[in-house]
This record gives sequence, C-alpha cells and structure tokens, in this order.
Amino acid sequence: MTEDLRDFIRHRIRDDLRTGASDGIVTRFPPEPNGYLHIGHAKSICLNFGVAGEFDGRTYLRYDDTNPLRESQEYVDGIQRDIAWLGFAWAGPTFASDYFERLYEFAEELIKRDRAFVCSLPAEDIRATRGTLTEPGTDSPYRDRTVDDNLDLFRRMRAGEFADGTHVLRAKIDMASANVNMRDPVLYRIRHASHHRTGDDWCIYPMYDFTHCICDALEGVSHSLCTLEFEDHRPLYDWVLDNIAINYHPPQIEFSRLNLEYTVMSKRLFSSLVDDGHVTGWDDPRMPTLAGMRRRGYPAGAIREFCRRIGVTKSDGAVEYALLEFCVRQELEATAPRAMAVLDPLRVVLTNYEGDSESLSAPWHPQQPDQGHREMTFSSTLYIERDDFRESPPRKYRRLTPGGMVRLRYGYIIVCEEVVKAADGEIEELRCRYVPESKSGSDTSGLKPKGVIHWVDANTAVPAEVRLFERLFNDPNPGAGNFVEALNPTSLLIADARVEPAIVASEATSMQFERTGYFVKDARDFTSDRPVFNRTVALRDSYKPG
RNA sequence: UGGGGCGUCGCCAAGCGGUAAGGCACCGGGUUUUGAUCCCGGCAUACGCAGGUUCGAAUCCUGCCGCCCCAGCCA
Repeated sequence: MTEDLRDFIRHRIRDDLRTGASDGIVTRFPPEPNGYLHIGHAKSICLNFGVAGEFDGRTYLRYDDTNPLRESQEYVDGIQRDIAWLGFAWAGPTFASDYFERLYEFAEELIKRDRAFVCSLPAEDIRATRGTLTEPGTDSPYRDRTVDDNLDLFRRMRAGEFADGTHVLRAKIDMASANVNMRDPVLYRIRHASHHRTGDDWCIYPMYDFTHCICDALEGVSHSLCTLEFEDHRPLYDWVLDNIAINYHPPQIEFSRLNLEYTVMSKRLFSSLVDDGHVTGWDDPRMPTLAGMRRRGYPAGAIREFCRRIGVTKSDGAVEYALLEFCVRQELEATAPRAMAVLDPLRVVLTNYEGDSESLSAPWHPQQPDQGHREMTFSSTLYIERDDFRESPPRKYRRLTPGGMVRLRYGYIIVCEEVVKAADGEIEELRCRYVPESKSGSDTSGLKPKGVIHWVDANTAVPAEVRLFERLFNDPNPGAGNFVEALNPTSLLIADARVEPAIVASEATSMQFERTGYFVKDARDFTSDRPVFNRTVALRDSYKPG
C-alpha cells in the first residue's frame, strides 16, 4: 500500500534521501521490557515500521534493558507477541544489553579524554548540587579526580568492589547549563542485581542517555524517532556521540505521544490498576494495552488504521475515543459474520403457533453472500430484547408495543396481544400471535411492520455471559493524582444472555450480534459449555427517543 | 522568574507568501427485513492575540497570551 502520508517526519526523510544525508532508512522501536505495550506504543510502532516499510528500510526491535530492577523476560515475550499481532516484522530483536561491553569501552574512552569522572557523592548530594530550574548547580568535589584515578575507580566499580550507590560515573559537561540534563549527568550506576539476559555478568549498568544514542549509532539507525519529552535530552544524545570515537551520528527527531480521552497511557499507572485489583490484568478488555484491546476484540488492522488517521506531529492533545471506535467498526463491518443474541431476555409465547418448531435459514452476512448461511430454529417460545417492548412507547418507537406489530428478523411478523406481569409489576412474558404467511423470504401477508427486532428460540438458545464495557475512567483526562477517584465504577457490566447455537459453534471469533454490537469470544474464559463474550464495541445508534 | 516545545473547526490534521484539504464527531435527507451499513448534502470570511513587512500573510518579523515537558543513581 503506497500511501501519501505527509507528516513532518516523512517530509524530513524524503529530504534526507534526496540530498543524500541518508542512503537508506533504518529505524528502531526501543521498548523497555518493564510492562506491556499500549495504544500509545502502537503509534510509535506504526511510525517506525511504517516509515521503514515505505522507504524500503528496516526496523530493529531493540529492548532498552538497562535497568535490571524492573525488567523481565515476561515482558520481552509479551512485547514481541503484541508487535507480531499488530502485523510487523522486525530486524533482531536486539538488546541494549548486547552492547554492554562496547558501552563499557566507550565509557572508558570518555574517562581517558577527561570527559567523564567517578563521583562518590551520595544520591541525595548529587540531587542537592544539581541546582534548580533557575539556579545553576555546583561542581562535584570529585570532579577533578585524575584520569588515572577515574579509570581505576571505574574498573573497580565494574569488578564489584563497591556497594550500590557508593559511586557513579558522570559526564563532565557543565553544572551551570540551563539544560539540567547537561549538568554532569550520571552515565553508569552500580546495581548488584541479576539481569534477565546477562545474569550476574555486570554490577554496573549504563543509563538511558548514554546507552540509547550509542546503540542507535551502532545499529546504523538513520532516524531516531522518539517522543517530545526527550527533546531536552537531544543535546546530551549529541554530546555523547560527539565525544567518543564513533563514525556515525543519527539524528534524533521528536514527535508528540498519543493521548486518548478517558484513559491513561502510563505503564506505572497500569501496574497500579492491576496490582490494586481495579482490572483483572494487563489484558483486561478495558485496558488500553494492546493485549487488552486484542482480548476486547479490536482488530489489529483497526489499530493500524487509527494510527494512520491520527497522524504524526509535535502538538500534544487528546484524541477522542470515537475515532478509535470508528476504525474498529469499519473493519468489523466488513468482516464479521452476523448472528442474533438477546442480552436481556423477555419471553414471548406465540399463542397460535402449531407444531414443535421449524428451521429457518439466515445469511451470515447479508452483504456478503459468500459467507454462507446458518440454520436457526423457530418455535412457540422465543426471547426478545426487553428493551424492544414498551407499554408506553415514545414517539417514533419502531419496536413492539401492546397491540403493535413487529418483524422478527429472518422469521415471522408477530402481534402483541397480552402483557403478563408478575406481582411486582415486572413484565414476565408477552403473549403474541404470529402471522403464518409472513415468513421471511416468502411473505404474502402484505403487512408492513414498522420495525424489525432480533430474537432467539427459547428452546435452543444457549445461555452465555456477555461482558459489556464502558470507559474505564469518567474523567476525560485522568492523571496520576486522581486516577483512582476518576475510575468509572460501572466500567464492566455482565449480561445473562441467550445466543443462537450457531454462534457458539462458529469458528469465527468476532461477530456482530445484530442490532447490538460487535462481540468476540473471550480468549481466556470462553468454552462451549460456558460461552463468554466480550462486547468489542456497540453499533452506532442514531435512535433518539421522543 | 531558567531551558525546551506547541498553539488551524468540538477532536485529529493538511497547508511552507497567492487568497483555509481531509477524517472523526455533529446536523439534515435518501436506500434498508440490523434505528447498522451504504449514498447525498451541511458544517472555520477563518488560522491564540496585537502590531508590522508585502500588491497579497495561517504561512515572514516583533511583542504579548495560553498550554505541555525538564531538577531519577527511570526510560
């Protein structure tokens, strides 16, 4: 698909290719394996892989695994599963930890050039001497150690002679810089911790700012794309590469991260939601994680389409959920088979129906005949949606009413003759008459019912749990400060539904339940004995009562 | 009050000195055995504000205003 995407990054890449500044495109997607990927990552993935694909380049999946305290193999596996599901093929994977030895050598080089020094200040003192946003910091008392002392100390750091926190390697830049990132930033810290890949080989680990730029250079990344909050780090990215003997220097280009209304986009906040039991896990269908969206039934193609439509810029804002849902419906509309399920059943007894039952045929997708048909049974006892009957209907109500007539989709026309209520006034059952000559496809009744509703045969319908989701938060922009209070208490509703048997038997995972929405078999909990469905998204509804 | 960014329709977003694309949402209308889909139409005299340059500015200059990010031995 050669599409004319014209964001500032693609403009820049075309220019670089045209002027010869780049002779090929290499990008990378660099997640830290400390959590699951979310829709915000999908934007970055689609950008990096998309651009490489369009310009005949390649994209490395490179794990930024420089902090063994928070990273694990579980996450590296999950990340690969999600990217593959999204539909992208990476070069690698590679790991920052693959380059630990090279990184170490570059660090020694910096020391030998007197551009880095071992600082033995405690963390609190480093913080205290860093200055503030408006005041310069002050030099570390260890800043003037000799090159030989620094080299000796750094080698002993590596050798494991010191406890965590006792020494760090710092760049020697400028404690008075207006950019706090340039005030002698820490390059290496001591961490006697096992790394998920290098085990106990190392007890010193490089920091992001030192690692990332070098890995980009080593992998020949032509355009290092990252989000806006790293803009302030670009001078440091450039400083590191300018002060070591490396023959390549990628440009870092920043774009704004994705914000989605009514949700958060932070792995840290996700962890709290999971740990505190507000959701069932990283793949809870309400989560904006790719795992959650997959389980919710969002097609990968819909997420890619969404990322294409939101574009790439440097301005921050929040995209409305409606756009994502539009993309989801668009894809499901074209692919999902249709069937009938009643979410909130109301019994209907046909008083004039003779015989046991009959079989009716209905297309899996009326607009796509090649999807074929399924059989469904029809009998004297049916279920319809409780909401499809009103004793006192609003104006323009096109469903069933006392004395009213409605078409049962793919079945017969029925007329409501009696409303049976329980002692408390709750409607228990509708007694209706059906019109024998109104059978769908061979209707000779001449009747024109004002509406069509869905139904299932009470005798063959299968009980199913249907999970209905609403937004996780009520606040359009929940933040770290209020995200627990902002949680929507009714983000999950469970319906005791009745579905036609063909749904349970079908191979299809995603389906449209006619008139109610798109649903997917829950990947974890569905069994044919106990069917469980997730509502992916409701159908668009232009019905306005009154 | 230091530094770095960003401000075009409710939301996203083209535009790069020549007189405001597109999508989502929304509002009308048509088709329809899903109030779905589909189709047709409407939807910024206006580009944060104020000056200036120019025949001509959303696009250039100046000054304001607003919002976001930065003081982890996180990434």
